Amino acid sequence: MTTIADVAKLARVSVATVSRTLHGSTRVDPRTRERVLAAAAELQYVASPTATSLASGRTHVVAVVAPMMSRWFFASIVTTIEQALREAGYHVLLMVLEDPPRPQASRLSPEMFAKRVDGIIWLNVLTTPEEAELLGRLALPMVCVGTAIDTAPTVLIDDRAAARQAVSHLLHLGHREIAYLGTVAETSAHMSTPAARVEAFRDALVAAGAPVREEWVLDVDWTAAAAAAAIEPVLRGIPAPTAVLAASDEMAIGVLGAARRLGLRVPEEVSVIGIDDHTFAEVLGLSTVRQDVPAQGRAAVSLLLDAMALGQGGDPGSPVARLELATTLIPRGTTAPPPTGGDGAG
Amino acid sequence: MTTIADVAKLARVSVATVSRTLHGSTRVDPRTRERVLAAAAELQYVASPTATSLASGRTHVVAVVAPMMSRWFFASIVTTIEQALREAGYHVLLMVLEDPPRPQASRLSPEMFAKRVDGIIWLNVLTTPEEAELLGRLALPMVCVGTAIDTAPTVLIDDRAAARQAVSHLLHLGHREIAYLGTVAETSAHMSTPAARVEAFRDALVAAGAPVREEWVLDVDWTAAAAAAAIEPVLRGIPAPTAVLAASDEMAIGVLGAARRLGLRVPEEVSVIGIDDHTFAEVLGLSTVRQDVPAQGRAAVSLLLDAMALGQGGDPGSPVARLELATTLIPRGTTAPPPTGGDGAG
DNA sequence: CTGAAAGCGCTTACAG
DNA sequence: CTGAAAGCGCTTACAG
Repeated sequence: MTTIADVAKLARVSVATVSRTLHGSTRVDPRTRERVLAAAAELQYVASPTATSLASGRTHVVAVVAPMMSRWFFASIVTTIEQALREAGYHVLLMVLEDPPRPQASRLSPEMFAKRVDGIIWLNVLTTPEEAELLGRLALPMVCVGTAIDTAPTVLIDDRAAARQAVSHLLHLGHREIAYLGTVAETSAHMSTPAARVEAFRDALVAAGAPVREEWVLDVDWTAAAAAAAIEPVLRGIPAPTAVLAASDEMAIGVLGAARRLGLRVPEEVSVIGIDDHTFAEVLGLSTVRQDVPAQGRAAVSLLLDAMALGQGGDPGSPVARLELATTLIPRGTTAPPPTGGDGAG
Repeated sequence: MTTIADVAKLARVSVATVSRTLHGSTRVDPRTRERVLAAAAELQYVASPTATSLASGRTHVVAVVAPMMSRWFFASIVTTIEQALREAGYHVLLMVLEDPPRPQASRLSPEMFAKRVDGIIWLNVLTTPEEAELLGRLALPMVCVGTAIDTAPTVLIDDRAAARQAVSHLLHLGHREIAYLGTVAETSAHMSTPAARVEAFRDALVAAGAPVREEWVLDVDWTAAAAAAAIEPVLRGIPAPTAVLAASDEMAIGVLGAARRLGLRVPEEVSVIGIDDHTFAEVLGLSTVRQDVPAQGRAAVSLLLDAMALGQGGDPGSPVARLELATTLIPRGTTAPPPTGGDGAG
C-alpha cells in the first residue's frame, strides 16, 4: 500500500503539499503540482478513505435502510439511489432489516450508524418507538421515503390520490362490486401507505354511493402468493366482485394467478387493477396506477445531500420538507366494463 | 461524540485498558472490567469504526458488486448476503454497475475498493480485461457468484444441467418443436450462464434426435418485455413451436404475456417453462427449474469469510474453490403434452 | 493485570 | 506557495 508519504518523498515535497494538490483547496505552484501528480500516478496512489475520514470527520458513505430487497419498489429505488449517490461522491452501506422486527432481536444498534455514515436514507421501514428514539439521538442527516418519520424530510407519493385514481377508473367502467387487497392490520398505525390507500378506497366508494363490503377488504402481506390465496374464496363466492383493486401490482399479479387457476377470464369476468407499474405490468397487460420510483430516489438523494451540506441535524428552524409526487392511471388490458354492465366487445 | 478517552477518564484507567476490556483479547481484572463497562454504558460509548480501521488495518466492510438490483436473482441474493455478512460482523457496501459498461465511462476505479473494504463479492458482472487486471492488482479476497473469474473462488449452479432438466421435461411430454429464449450474443464470451444453457439445450435436442431450428433460438436481454417481443412472431409463425424454454423465469413470464395477447392458451396450445423459480412462478403456475439462491448467497459469504481469514490474496497454494449447486425440476401448470402429441386431459 | 508511547495515514490551522 | 506539527480516535507491542 503506497501512502501519502511515499508520494511526498518521490515528489520531494511535504505530505501537506501532496494533500493540498490532491484536493486543491489552496493554490499550489504549477510546477510542484505537476511533480506531485506525476508521483501519485506513478505510484498508483489511492488515499486511504479511513485515514481521510478520521482526519476530516466525514465518511462519504450513507446508509440506505430497507425492509427487504425482494420487492420491486425497493430494488428499483435502491438502484437509483446508489447511482445518484455514487455520482455525488458517496458510497452506500446497504442494510436490509427484517420487517416487522422480531420481538427480541434488536435490528438497530448505534454501532450501525454512529461515526460510520454521514447520512441515512430510510426506506419505508416502520420503526418501534425505541428505534425512533435511537435515530433521533444519532442526530444524523436523514430522509425518509414512503413513510414519514416526524422530523425528517420525506418523499412519497400521494397514496390517497393513487388509490382514488384506481377506484375512479373502475367506477367509470361501471363497476360497483369491488374487492380490495392490501390492508395491513397489525402495523397500520406505523405505515401510512396501506392505511391511506384503503381509506381512499372506502371514501371513493362511499362518495359514489357504491357499497363497501368489509368481507371484501382483505388483509394481505403484500406478496403475490398471499394475495392469490386471499382472493380465491372471494372470487368463488356468491355474489362475487366484478373487479379487484390491489394496493400493489405484485398483489394484482397474484390475483391474475388466482383467476387463472379458477378459470375466470380477465377482464371479461373480472377486472383487475394494481398500483405501481411494476416491470411486469406492461407485459402482462395489467392496468395500474403508475408511480415514478426513480424520481423518488433522486429526490431523496438530493434532499439528503442538502441536509448533509448543512451539517449534523440540519437547520432546526426551517420546516421539514415533504415531497409528494403525483401518480398516473395506466389503463391496460385487465380492466373492462363488468359483465352485467357494459356488454363490451362481442 | 464520546471517545475512548472519555470512557477512560470516567473509569479512571488508561485508554489501552478500555480498548482491551472492550475487545478482550487479554485478561483484565474483573473489577476494573466492571468499571470500564459501566463507564462505557453510561456514556453510550460507540467506538469510531474509522479510527478502529485505521489502527487495525481492517474495515469490516465488504463490497457487493452487482450489475443491477431489478432482477429477481440479484435482489434475492443481495438480501441473503447482507444478512449473513451482518451476522458475521461485516457491513456491505453495495455497488450497482451498469452492465455492460458504456464504452467511455469507467465503472470501476481503484478508489472504490482500495483500503476501503476487506473483501469483494462479485455477482455475475462481466469484466473487461482492464477491470479484471485492476481487480487482480487490488489483491483483495474475492468470491464470484454466477460467472467465474479465473482466480477467485466461485459459486454457481450447474447451468448445463438446469437447461437439460427443462428440455428433458419437455421432451418427455412429447415436444419436439421447441423454441429457446435467452442467448446473449455480444457478451457470450464473458458470461458463462447464457452460453452454457443454450449449449445444453442444443445438445439435449440433438441427443433426442429433435430438430434445432436456429430461427427459434432467440437473442434476448433477459427481460420479460424483450422476451415477449421476441417470441411473438415465432408463436404466430407457421409452423410454430409447441413449447418454449426460457433461460429465466422473467423471460418465461414475458412469454406468458405474449401468449395471452395472442389468445394462445397455455399449456393447451403451447407449453412454457423457465429457469429460476422466481417469486411469481408458483402463483402463475409456471413450470420451472429451481435454483437455490439463498444457498448460493450463504456459500459465497462463507467462502469469503474463509478467504479474509487467510488474509490478503488467500493461500496461493490451494486450488481455487468452485461450488456447483444442483437444481431441481418443478413441473407446474404451464407445461403439458403438445396438442398433436398427447391429447392430454379431455 | 495495566500504563506510556508509538503508530495507523490523513487534514488543517499556523508560521513563514 | 510550502513545511512542521498537532490532532483525528483507536490498537498494539513493550515495559513494568
